[in-house]
Amino acid sequence: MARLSDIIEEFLKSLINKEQGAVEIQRNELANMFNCVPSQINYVISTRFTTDKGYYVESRRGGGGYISIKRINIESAGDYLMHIISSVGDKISQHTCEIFIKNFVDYDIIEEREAKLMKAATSDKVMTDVPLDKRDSARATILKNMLMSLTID
Amino acid sequence: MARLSDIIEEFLKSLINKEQGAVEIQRNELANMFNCVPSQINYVISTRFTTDKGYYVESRRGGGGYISIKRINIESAGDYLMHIISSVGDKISQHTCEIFIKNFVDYDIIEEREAKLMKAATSDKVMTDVPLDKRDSARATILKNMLMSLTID
DNA sequence: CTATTTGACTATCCCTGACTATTATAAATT
DNA sequence: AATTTATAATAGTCAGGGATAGTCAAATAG
Repeated sequence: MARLSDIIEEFLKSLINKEQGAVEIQRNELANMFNCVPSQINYVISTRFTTDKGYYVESRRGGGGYISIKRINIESAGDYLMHIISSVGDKISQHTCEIFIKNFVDYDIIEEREAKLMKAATSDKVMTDVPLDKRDSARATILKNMLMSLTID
Repeated sequence: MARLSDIIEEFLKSLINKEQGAVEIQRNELANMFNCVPSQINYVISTRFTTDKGYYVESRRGGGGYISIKRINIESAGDYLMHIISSVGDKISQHTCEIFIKNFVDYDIIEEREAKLMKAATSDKVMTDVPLDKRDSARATILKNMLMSLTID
């Protein structure tokens, strides 16, 4: 018996296909459709529509709130970028990260200014609120999310 | 999904563009136009046309009252960035952050792609390694550091 | 053990309306 | 004519309600 989360995952994926790569849903509505608690939708999204798997998720609360899921555009992504995203791993040091970013510029994946932004966002300087043992992990998350954002639209 | 406040915001912004940076409206008239209570106009203005976001608002009550909204005149992008950097507090929510970033695009301070990077780097999605009570603080740090990086040649 | 499911609690956003504050103008008073 | 008072026409404030989504940890399933 397929678990409910798998069913919801399939439903969303086929919806994304039908809608050319992007859907906007309402959490409660979807939960209602599948007779589950709303937070299960969060579970499905956080386990199956992650950055690593090629999805970009945004949401908003309050009246008219929504959750939007976008699939990255493989065409515009470029093999190198996709390769990087999948090869960055769960952790990355500041130094390694800077080397990556420099390479992106060399390969004309990003502009100089974009490189500045990326370095600024992944610098140890901004990690003061992150526990020491999680900084390389946080850095990898930020780096990958930034790269992923460039592959959309 | 179409939040009325967003629609009113867009309406005002396009009006401001058309009128070269300044508009004068009447609260009741505008409220009437959008079938909402007058105080919603205050809500829109106080959440979207603040000083920090580059707008200057004046008003007058009584007969012939009005609300005037002016876009701040920016001499240089650098000045504006410095202004923003110093006005972003120690904490910032994801949504407020997105509004800031949207404004940078409106003001031609940054490109669309740069906006994507900044949003990606300050999204709640990347804060999983940051303790909950420190996420807004971490976000503010990242945002300011990115902005700072743009002011340097 | 790991993955899933659940639900109680929290956070955020928008919209509303009752009440308040201010201003201009007309009317009344001096 | 000047001043004061009353009235109408605005705009501002704030707390509350409804509509969403997020988080986390306990319970359950596989």
